[in-house]
Amino acid sequence: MAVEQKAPNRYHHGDLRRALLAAVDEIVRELGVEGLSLRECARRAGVSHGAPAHHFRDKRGMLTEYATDGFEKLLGSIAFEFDKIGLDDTMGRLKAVGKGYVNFALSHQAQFKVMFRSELLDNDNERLLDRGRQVFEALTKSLAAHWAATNQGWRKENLAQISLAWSAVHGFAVLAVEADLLRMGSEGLLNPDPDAVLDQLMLIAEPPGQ
Amino acid sequence: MAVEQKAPNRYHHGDLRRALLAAVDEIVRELGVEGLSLRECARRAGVSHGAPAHHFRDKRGMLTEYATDGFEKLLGSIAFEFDKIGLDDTMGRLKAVGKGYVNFALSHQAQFKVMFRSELLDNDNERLLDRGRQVFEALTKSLAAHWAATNQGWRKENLAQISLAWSAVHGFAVLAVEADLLRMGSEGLLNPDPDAVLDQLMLIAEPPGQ
DNA sequence: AGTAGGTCTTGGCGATGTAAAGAACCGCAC
DNA sequence: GTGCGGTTCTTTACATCGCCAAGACCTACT
Repeated sequence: MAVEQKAPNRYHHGDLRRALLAAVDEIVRELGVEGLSLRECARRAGVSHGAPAHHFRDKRGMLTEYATDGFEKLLGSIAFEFDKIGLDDTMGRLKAVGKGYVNFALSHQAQFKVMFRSELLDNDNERLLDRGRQVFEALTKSLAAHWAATNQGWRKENLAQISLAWSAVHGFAVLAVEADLLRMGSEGLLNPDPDAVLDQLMLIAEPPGQ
Repeated sequence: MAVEQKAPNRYHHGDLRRALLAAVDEIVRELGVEGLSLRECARRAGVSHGAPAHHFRDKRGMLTEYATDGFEKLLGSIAFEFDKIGLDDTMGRLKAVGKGYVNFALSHQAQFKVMFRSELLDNDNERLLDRGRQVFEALTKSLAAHWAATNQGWRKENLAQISLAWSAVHGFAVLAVEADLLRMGSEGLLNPDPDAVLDQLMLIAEPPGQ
């Protein structure tokens, strides 16, 4: 999605909304969220600095759209992994959630970071909330399906296991994306293969005492 | 640490550095990092807007100090948990790291968020790097001690396990601090007891097939 | 006492987000 | 087609911000 400039002679842009979101992505990749400004977005779209206000109320509104778009891509990434796995392979599907999540984070690092900067977003936005919920449900439903398939029933640890799985997948993605953060802790020690880490994580979904 | 105003008649503040860091904390709690400005810090310390530059080179420098201070408190929190556990209880010490980490995140949410916003910080700062390293080492050393004590030796999964533990603890803290984020996924479902989640996490440190 | 150096003030610069008012354009009713 | 309402975009203005440079003030040391 490239930033489409407005033709200089024309008054209307044509697809300013798209162009602005493309500009957001471009800038956030180049400079991070701190480097993002409404005016620069407008500039890249070849439009005056007041124009964006008609499509997104303000900066927060614009970032909220950008984040929501990210969640939809994230859902797509999980769906992509699902498609490779048979419905009966509940363990495989469980791992697919983690894979889709981590893959998205790694391939859209800048956007991923924005998605979880709740101070920057309108957290009451319906679409944003909905997409977030869907991601969470992909995880919980896959876990539940696996437990059902392995006849484990519902045990009291399950709630904590859901939290742990959610924490680990998100935490891994965050750490992978924050390269400087890894630098701090590890200096090369911690340069893990996502697959191996996910395999370890899967163990918590197994019945105890195996 | 309260923000100490400069006495209006005096020319020197006396302890401006401390006062500014206190102001940072105050503002970040109230408004988040986005709401932070050098000028507002100066105002709260009763000092002109140019004054902070002499103590921290610029905004990034100020935030770096604030973050470093946070890492030191985090180390303190882990040490506090360690003190309650005997040296021979390697499992207890392992859990203590997670507890100290999560406790700090929960009791200093605003500061915790800043600490991991690497785009805002001077990531080459020696003290910052050092304190970060120390936190990571608290985890890895405790894991290594536990493995040594349980005669497991070094297995090839250990690296992935370290990553997983680090991811899970950090991820859990992040999710706990980002309340709005939890709202998205859970709406009450995911309001976990840190202790229960840590217990689940501890299982990965055990030898396989138990 | 005098001076060097650190602390703080002041004023100014360019940039930002938001608001309000006006210009250009589109589509629809007539 | 013509006129008109609503939308998209421009323009101007304002308060605030980070940073810089010049100067005033104070402390400490010789």
